[in-house]
Amino acid sequence: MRAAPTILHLDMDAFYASVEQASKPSLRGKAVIVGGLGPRGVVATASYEARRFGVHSAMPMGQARRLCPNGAYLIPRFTLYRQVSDIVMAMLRELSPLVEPLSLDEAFVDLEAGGVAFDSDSARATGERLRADIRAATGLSGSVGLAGSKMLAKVASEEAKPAGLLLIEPGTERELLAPMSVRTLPGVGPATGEHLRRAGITTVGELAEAGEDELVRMVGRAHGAGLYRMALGLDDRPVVAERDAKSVSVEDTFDVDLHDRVRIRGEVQRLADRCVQRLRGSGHSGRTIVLKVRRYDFSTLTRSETLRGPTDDPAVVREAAARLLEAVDTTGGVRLLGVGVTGLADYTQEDLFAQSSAAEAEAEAEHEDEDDGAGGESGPGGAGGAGGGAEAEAAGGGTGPSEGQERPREPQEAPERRWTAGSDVRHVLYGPGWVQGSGVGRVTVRFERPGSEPGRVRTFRVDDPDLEPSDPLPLVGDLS
DNA sequence: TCTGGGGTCCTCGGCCTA
DNA sequence: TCTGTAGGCCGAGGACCC
Repeated sequence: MRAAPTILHLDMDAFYASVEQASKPSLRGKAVIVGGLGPRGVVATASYEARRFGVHSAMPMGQARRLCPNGAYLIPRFTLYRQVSDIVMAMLRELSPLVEPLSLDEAFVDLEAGGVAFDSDSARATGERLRADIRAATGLSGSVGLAGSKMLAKVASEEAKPAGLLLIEPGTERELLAPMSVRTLPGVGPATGEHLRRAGITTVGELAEAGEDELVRMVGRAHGAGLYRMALGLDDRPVVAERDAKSVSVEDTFDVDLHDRVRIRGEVQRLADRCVQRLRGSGHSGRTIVLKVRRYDFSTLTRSETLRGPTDDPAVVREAAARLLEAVDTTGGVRLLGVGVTGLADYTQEDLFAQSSAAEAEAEAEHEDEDDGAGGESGPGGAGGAGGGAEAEAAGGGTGPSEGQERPREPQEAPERRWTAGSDVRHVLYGPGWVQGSGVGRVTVRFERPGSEPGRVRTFRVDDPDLEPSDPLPLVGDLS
């Protein structure tokens, strides 16, 4: 077991919501909920102010609105979150070459490998400095856990939240863990937690007492053995800087269940194209194509097919996905479709057998006909936005239930500008601001910027030529 | 008006092969 | 040649995480 508490776990506090509050001064101290705004959206992150109303991650948006009707409801702005995350991750990499990001707002750092900490005192000092540096660079707060292993460091940062630091001294692990709920341990979710509860095990201490054999009998070999070790505070997983992706997938939940088989086929083709785009973007090809279908009753099934070689050919993936769909009964309706590729390779093997019959036919046809070529990308013509027809309405009111349009994915004649709640804009006269809400031909904008005083609200026609979408401003510095 | 999106890992049964 | 077995691959599903 590692002695010195030199594994650091950083967890940014209510990350998406905090970024929104930092970039929109009028939302500071207010309940902010970030997530999908469509009828089937869920909460991605809620600010601590919103959590006081009982709102939490993964909660259906409708329920959140009932609990917190006056909150600001915003769609996620991943580009901005990624920018902020890059800043934070770069700071971690200054501490050590061994940084393992878990998501945009979380990472492990092996401080010993970076030579910046070797005992409790130096680790604590490094953690405190890091928290201060992050605040100075981004204006945001993060919680830091320090311990001798990844599992304990994560438990520590969770205990330290919000905006704190906790170091678990070597030798105190078991005592600290014993009274905690089994749900504290990574890998124990609702199902395993309930399973253990029925066996009378609710705390980590009881888990340790149960013994390895009993746990293996209850939850399986790998999980049982792992749980037992964690209950003893043992975890020797190293911090791994580079991790290869194992799969790439895309999925869409539809505002209204799809019944029409032709439409379903079309959506699957569209998803296959998007999946291949992502696959190519990551420099991979893959061998196994996976189709995911969630039916009207929320039952989910997956069907997969393994090709003879890896591919990143959109036609091959489309065809495989279409074949898989043929084997699925969709009567009753589907609420979600997904297409994924696993068995990734970082090269494309030209396997004749993996070529699509369409591609072959196309190749043959080329002899006689030669204009339109290009085959592949007869894509869905953008539409991208998928999971949220993006109703606009944020902050304050909670009014305007102009929801539930039947999701116009069809081509629209006059491409009307959409102003999504929370998105950045710039007005020729008033400068930078963000969309607070829109509807009935009007868009309401609050003019403020990171670091400014809460700004004024003005309303414009949705087609006002002086109003333009813009990029997010940096959270700190540059107030020009 | 329940329940997103993008992942990882594990288990289990069926099938094939050595 | 037949049988039993072990191991690997594949497909499906469940659980979990952020």
